[in-house]
Amino acid sequence: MSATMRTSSWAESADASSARPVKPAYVPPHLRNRSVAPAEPPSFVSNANERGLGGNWGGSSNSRQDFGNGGRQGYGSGSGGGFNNRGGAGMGVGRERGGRREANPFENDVDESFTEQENTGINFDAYDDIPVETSGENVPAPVNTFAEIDLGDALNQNIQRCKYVKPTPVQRYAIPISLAGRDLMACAQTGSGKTAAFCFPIISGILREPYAQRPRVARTAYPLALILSPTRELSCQIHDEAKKFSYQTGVKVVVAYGGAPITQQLRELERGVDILVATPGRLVDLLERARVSLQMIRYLALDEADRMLDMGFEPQIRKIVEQMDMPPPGMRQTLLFSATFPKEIQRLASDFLASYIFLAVGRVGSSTDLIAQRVEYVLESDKRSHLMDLLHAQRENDVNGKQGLTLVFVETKKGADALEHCLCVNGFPATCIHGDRTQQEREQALRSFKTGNTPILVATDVAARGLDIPRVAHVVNFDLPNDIDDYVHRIGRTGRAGKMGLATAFFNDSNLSMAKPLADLMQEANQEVPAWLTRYAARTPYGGSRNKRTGGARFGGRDVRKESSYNKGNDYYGGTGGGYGVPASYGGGYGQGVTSAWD
DNA sequence: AAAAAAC
Repeated sequence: MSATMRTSSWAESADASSARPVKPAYVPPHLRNRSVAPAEPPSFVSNANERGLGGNWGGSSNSRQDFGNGGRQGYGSGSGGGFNNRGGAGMGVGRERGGRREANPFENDVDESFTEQENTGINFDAYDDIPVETSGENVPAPVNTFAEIDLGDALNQNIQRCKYVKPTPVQRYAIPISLAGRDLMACAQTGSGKTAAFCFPIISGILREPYAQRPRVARTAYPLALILSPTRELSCQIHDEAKKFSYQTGVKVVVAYGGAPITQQLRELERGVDILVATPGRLVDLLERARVSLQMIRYLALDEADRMLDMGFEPQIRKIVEQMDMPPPGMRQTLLFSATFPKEIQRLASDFLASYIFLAVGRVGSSTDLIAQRVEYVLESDKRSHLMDLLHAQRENDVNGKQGLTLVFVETKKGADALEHCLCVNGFPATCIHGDRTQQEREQALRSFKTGNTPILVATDVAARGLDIPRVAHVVNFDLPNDIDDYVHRIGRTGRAGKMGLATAFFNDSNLSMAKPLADLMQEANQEVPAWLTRYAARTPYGGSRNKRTGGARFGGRDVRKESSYNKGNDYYGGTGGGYGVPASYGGGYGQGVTSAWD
């Protein structure tokens, strides 16, 4: 049962075959150019380009109809455990149109059985204690099981293949909201099951309305859903997950991001795309080349929106959403995910969303004891040897030769290279990831880390957010970030999905501005705060460099639309208050607007 | 100040 909590863990399908771009599987000559047999999954959602050659669907109206029914069988039968429904997605021949085999996205899933033992003793009910807050008009009720959601057989089977048994909090709320067609502004983090929370309704929605007529414009792809994310690796990860959710549904997922040759991505797009996952820069490029049109978009999801704004993507995002051919709010469904809610994000929400529901979900493990946080005073010159001591001690602790993964964060790209080199020279199997490495190197490094080939990964903040790497046992903040939000994101790479994690930070006099926020955060997470850190914290003026961009906002889990009626005494944005934990008012009988404690 | 992201 522990496995059930590992909501996003299979994202680790990390070995050679998950390298992007995915090569089409080999098709034997006698099967090439074969017309689509009725038993094949009809590409009812296929791109216009391809449909062009599809006039010969022959009995296609039949087969589509059949599929439509098949696809819907599960919808009506929701009450009785959708998991048991067999066959509904009966096109399980594992092929895409044209006889191209649909790669089994599950085949590389790591056998996690050995982790069962590690997990014993963890309080999985932690999931039930996570604070959740919703506001808005007519908020649909949350669900407690997948079975009570009308997702359809095909999707239910994939949920089963993913070994999900119970929806996570963000899924319990976000899925019914999205299925009801509502716009959503959600505060939740990867690792909370967020990706599934927006993918399930999108896939389900596409399956329910299979007859979208898309224009025929040569070489232009018309996706029905667009998912934007800040980093290339995150886009890849979302793509991998979405592939699993949409396996054998006929829904096509394509990923587009920079740093990789565009030609393969163009080819994938020409084969048809329903869900496009992209980083903003590459998408703008594709739009300007008119290789993608957004005019058929029915679903728009923005992941890690605050991160995208931090990275200066606002102009691109606004261009994509407001200045191209995307349908306006109300004509599409928009899901906005962000860890924090500074004013910029709130503006984005009011511009992109229509009559939205606000959802804030506490993070698994942030204020629980899933992540043990330690701070050590380490002089700059001692950091390397100290790190190697830690790694050495850790190696002693490893059981079954299973090396726990260690993620080491540094401040600069140069520093990452240097530290990686130093570790390797000293016999520690390390690799590194940062923005000066080629995309190929980045993906290779990530793979090698995930598979345990090099169980030490030195990283800049490119890896700080969103990446879901299972089995990260230890996060080391070799260089502390200057922003407590970044710290929270970094340590969030461990202690994921109900597992214990360890986070160690090296602190010295160059981190003075972090003393207070760090001490506060640790205290609120019931961590032991070293006396010396408390002294530093007392000495350092509060705030420091914190959160210029947010105007001093800590996690602003507040629906700003309520601002006028709700404005007294709670300075989530004032910064004089209680720092980073659960707002003092939380649990104190205080109701609306108060949400969870993380970020 | 550094990091990320299109060519």
